[in-house]
Amino acid sequence: MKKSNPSQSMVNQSIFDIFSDETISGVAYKNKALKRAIINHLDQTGNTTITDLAAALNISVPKTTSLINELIGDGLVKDQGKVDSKGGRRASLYGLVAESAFFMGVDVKHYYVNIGLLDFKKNLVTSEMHVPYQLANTQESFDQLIKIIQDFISNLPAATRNILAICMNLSGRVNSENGYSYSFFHFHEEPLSTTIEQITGIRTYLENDSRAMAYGEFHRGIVRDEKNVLFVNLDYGIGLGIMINGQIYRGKSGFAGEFGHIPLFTNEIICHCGKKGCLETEASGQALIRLFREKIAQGSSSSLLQHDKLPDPLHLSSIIAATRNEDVLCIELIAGIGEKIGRGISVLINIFNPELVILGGILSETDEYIRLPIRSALNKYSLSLVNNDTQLVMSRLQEKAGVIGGCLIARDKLLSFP
Amino acid sequence: MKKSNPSQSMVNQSIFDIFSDETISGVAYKNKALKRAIINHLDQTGNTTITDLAAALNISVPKTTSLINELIGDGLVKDQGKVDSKGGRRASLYGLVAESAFFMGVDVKHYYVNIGLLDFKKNLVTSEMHVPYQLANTQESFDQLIKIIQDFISNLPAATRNILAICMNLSGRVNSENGYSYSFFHFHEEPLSTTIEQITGIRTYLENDSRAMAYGEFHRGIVRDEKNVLFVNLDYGIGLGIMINGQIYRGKSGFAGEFGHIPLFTNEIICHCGKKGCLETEASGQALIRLFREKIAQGSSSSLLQHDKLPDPLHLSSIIAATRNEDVLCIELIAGIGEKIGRGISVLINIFNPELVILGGILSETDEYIRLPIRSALNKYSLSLVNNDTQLVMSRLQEKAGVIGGCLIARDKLLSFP
DNA sequence: TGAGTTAAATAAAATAATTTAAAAACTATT
DNA sequence: AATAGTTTTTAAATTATTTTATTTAACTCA
Repeated sequence: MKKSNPSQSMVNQSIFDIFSDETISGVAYKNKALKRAIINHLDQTGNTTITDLAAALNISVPKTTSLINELIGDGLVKDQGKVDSKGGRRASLYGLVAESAFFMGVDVKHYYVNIGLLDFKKNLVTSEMHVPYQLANTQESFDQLIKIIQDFISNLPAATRNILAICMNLSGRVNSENGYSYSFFHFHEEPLSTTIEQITGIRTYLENDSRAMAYGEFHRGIVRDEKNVLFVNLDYGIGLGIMINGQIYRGKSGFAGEFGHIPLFTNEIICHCGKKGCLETEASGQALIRLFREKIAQGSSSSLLQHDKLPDPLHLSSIIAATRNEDVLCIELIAGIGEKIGRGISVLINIFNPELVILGGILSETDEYIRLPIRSALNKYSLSLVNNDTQLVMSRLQEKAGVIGGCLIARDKLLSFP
Repeated sequence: MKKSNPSQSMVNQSIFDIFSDETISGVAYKNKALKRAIINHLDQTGNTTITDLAAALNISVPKTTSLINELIGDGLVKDQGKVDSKGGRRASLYGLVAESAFFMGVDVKHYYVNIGLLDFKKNLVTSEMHVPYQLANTQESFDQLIKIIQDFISNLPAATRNILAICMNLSGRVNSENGYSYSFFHFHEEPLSTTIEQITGIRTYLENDSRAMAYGEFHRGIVRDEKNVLFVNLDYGIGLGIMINGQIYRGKSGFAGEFGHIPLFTNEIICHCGKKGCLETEASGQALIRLFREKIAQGSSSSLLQHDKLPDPLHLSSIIAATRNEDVLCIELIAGIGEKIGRGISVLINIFNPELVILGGILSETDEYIRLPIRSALNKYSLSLVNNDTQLVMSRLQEKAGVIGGCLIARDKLLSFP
């Protein structure tokens, strides 16, 4: 798992040193562990004084001072000014150096890519949203994606170009432990992450799109102190990102969260997974488009009709826009879908008793049009004692959840943060 | 959270000292933390040499030696003999002292109580199974339960009587963090655990029955290296114990795992939870009894009929016994129930992608009669890629899962083991 | 059986960390 | 504006821990 980038700066080298897991002798090992703990603590709590750091990590002030000085020498920490005093000498605040490392998130959607860059202090430095792209399981589509990534990097100002890691979010089945993607770009023996690493020269991780969005929302979005959170990604399919005890839950092979394919209905619609009765067959964006077409064929009217014809292809975003413009048919259909999603989520609530359920993904942009039917389905279908515990909220990062989550995963995986 | 038992031995006192979380100064704190780490390590891996311990915990051999000697002085660790040498001086093995502390598990079922005692080394010292008892949500029933506990303790030989903690398993909604039970014995303002503590003088924890069984099965049962495991408790109701990353998952208020009440059917049967369509209405022991009665009323025959009449009350155990004796009606009904449970479990598999699903509880005693229909329902309803990851096995501890799990929870909570 | 080998346990030396004390920097008060 | 009161920072002294070296114990094989 070791990988050093000799071409890169001294700062990077010290990051790799501190976070490598080579076995070294007692004292040196402990110092490295302490440095890691300090970086971790600074990451969690922001700028901190030496006294606080010493108390938090149970090490003495002189020891803390010497470690901090080493980290300053490494270029990873710097003096960030003085604390406001309440009587007594003002303490120096120490914090991470934002520009000492950068991390990249690539959020691959059906018809576009969102791509962004995060610094060491978790600020989103740049992001390019909606870069046109057509996702398909072909070599051409993969090459196109690589080109988008490379263009993004080469357009970056020199100061932000030492990128330590990339995380790419893909829909479908992704094993983020070994870097295999099963639904897309599974062309070689080696894991997809390795292929990308070899092309870009940058350490690469893969993650399922819904999990990455959940992670972003968890760390930089709507979540405050909650530790058990579910993120429901309402898009063409239905995804689920599970955060348990503050960490992503992936299951044995990274296939956890296949919420869209739980057998909740007794219909005859064949899902693209091959089974019948999946939640997705009746409650996804895909289903919404199907239902919409059916209604139109039956003679219903909608603002989306132009000279009695529907745009082709009919994008989900059009239906969402129409809903927000109070198109009656769309509103009705969204309500119907919401009630079914709610029934699905009530299963989750009974099983997880979560603190928070976040509605994200493109369908969540219909806001209350979808939240209210979901909420009332929850009251109908889940145990009230359990349900009362659970808040149902809309995503705060919206379309940026994936990029930010991806960047954070790249960062936290590389630095082996919990 | 501190509680000292002045009446008890010096050994106990040192356990409380080592595991108390009072804030003490640097060196003393670190020594205490190291002692805790040593006990933890000995607990996980069994008897260990000083050299191995030093390597595992990254402390020097002399330091380890002095800590071990302190622990021996505390009566918590002892020399357990020498290791088999492969050339060279034979190392001393050190391990926990089994009789230095005891922990009690009380598994409360509908018509009986199982009760057991575990020593510091996780051996089940004694257990009394099937102590007759009638669970009801009344003060009398509670008093009766307390009497069973007190009788059990007073019948214990003197050497095993210093019990540090009790864990009581109750069905229904239990918050094991604060000790409240909502389904049973919720008579006072204070948590039920406190009430029991005051009566018995022993630190008491509560746990949901299915979770306790899952914990027992996880640590002393069928589970080997798996870390994400689901335990399905098939009894009068359907319970679920969720082990994630080797730890019990309880949800926000301890209500996680309400698997029996997921809305999987569109029937009109009112569940005892007040909702319609719950899994329990068609796939639980309760449902089995109902279906059995219906079949008999419709004229079906069964070996359980005596002079054309059914025993009253008709216990689940009778139906299970009949199934094992190849009663055709019972076998058919179990198969039907199994298929529905399987549909429920396939929801869990899609969501959790677990390594292992364990079937436990009294219904699991029908073995292959229930396992096979469940297995084939899983193939039918869950995604094959995800499903292939998951092993479906029967409980190994069977009826002892609850007691052993309870004892272990008492122990691990008191010692704040992970 | 005893020399040679291996590894654990212990002792001594060296290093490292904590503790205590003192100095420096700042606030509030008289 | 001087000074008492706080709190951080640095320095010195003390205590702890690790390293290294030595001794002890057990095994192997001629």
